[in-house]
Amino acid sequence: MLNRETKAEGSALAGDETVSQLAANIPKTVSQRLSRYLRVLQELSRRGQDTISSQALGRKLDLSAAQVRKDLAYFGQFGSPGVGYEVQHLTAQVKRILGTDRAWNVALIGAGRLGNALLRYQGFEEQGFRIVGVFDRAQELIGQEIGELKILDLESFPELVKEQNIELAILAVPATEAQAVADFLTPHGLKGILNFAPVRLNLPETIQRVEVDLAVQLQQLSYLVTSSELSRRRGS
Amino acid sequence: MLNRETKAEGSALAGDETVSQLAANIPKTVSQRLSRYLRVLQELSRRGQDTISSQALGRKLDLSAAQVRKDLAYFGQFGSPGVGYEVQHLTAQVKRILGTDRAWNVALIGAGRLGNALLRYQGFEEQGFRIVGVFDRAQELIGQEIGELKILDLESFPELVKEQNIELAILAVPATEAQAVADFLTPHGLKGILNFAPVRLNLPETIQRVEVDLAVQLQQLSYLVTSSELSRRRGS
DNA sequence: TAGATTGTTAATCGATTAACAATC
DNA sequence: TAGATTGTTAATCGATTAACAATC
Repeated sequence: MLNRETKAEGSALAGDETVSQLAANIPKTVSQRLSRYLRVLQELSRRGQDTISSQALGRKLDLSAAQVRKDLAYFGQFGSPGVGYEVQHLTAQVKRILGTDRAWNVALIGAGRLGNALLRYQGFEEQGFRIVGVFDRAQELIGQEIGELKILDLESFPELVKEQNIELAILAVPATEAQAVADFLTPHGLKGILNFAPVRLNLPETIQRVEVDLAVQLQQLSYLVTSSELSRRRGS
Repeated sequence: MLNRETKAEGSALAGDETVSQLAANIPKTVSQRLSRYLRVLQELSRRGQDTISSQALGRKLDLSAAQVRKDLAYFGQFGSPGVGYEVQHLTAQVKRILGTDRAWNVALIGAGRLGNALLRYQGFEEQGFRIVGVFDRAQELIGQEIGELKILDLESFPELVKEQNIELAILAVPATEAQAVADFLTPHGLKGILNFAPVRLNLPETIQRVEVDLAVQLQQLSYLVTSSELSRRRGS
């Protein structure tokens, strides 16, 4: 480490500010890897491992040791030379960076098949995402119970947002309705939408968006299979 | 176009070979955009639009015109100067590149909640992916019907693969079982796995893999919301 | 023909890797 | 102390953008 002092001085890093100060100019590709780091760290933590080196961490994630160190260094100095990274501490840091060091209240919009599956999916709760309301427009669904929750009329969303302190929404409605529903949700203080409908949503700049298109994933697989068959055939 | 002739000569491109010849050295980032191109093109096609320029296509996808042209040029020369790209033709080409110009038979492994939702998800069929078999290990599930299909014992997978010409599998089993199940599927001629379990699968090199971790998507959203709040607070 | 737009090259930008002094 | 491993810099690699001759 050439100049820890100078660096810390230069960019005014100190204590809790470390993460916040830097979070702005992180390459997107790095932030996308953070979740994968977290998954591995949580697994190590469960197994009671105390420390891990950048090399060992990289091996588990198909990344080079250099890349692991570089990625983590964007957010602060979490490791000790000669020792590696303390699993507990690093886990906590990564959670903090991801914003999952606290619980998020989530609304599920759309109580169809996909909505149902997502509601019952264990993985969300485990990572601190609590689905506190399920909304739909279909009159025949409203009032029905799924899991612990009663399906509510989408019209009541604006009230519930504040009452339940909902910050994120999962959109699991048909593609044809997605934009209209998003427009309806948006003005009520929502901060982010996880969109499963195969449409590019038009959202205000202040609202964050992640899009997941399940069919696209199968297409990607089809592409990989097709192109690897082609190159194998050529190679031999 | 400086030297169409030379290029075509140099790399021996001709007719149907165009795509195959090039498919090997495509940047990963380009292939991941192809599905998004396809989605937009299919929409244009439905609306009956004949041609589209790289600029218009880029606008719909948040890409620069230059990038659209560059991406498509990896696979061949699909456009006409002064005119743009013929929607029908380009759609067909992209499908061919993705390998979705034909149907794929898919096995669904895991008939739990997520499996159920995936089975009933319309989007797969629309893009040419037919789920032809559902498998599970839980005795109480075997024999039950979901949709048109009867849940089969995972043990019968090896026979069915050949009988039904199954090439892809969707893995929707608990994380703890995923690797074991994958090991069981793998030796029977499968070509690719779409894995929803939050584990990095260890697979033979010949088998392609796409991993989708739903919890990771919410973490990504959490990160975007958290970091944008921080930078906004600082910015003002 | 004139205007529009392609495919391609070169220039720029960003991300990954290699190397190493500093540190435990 | 000696060996291991960090965080950081510089070098390399890859992807995006800008510019433009060729073409419809």
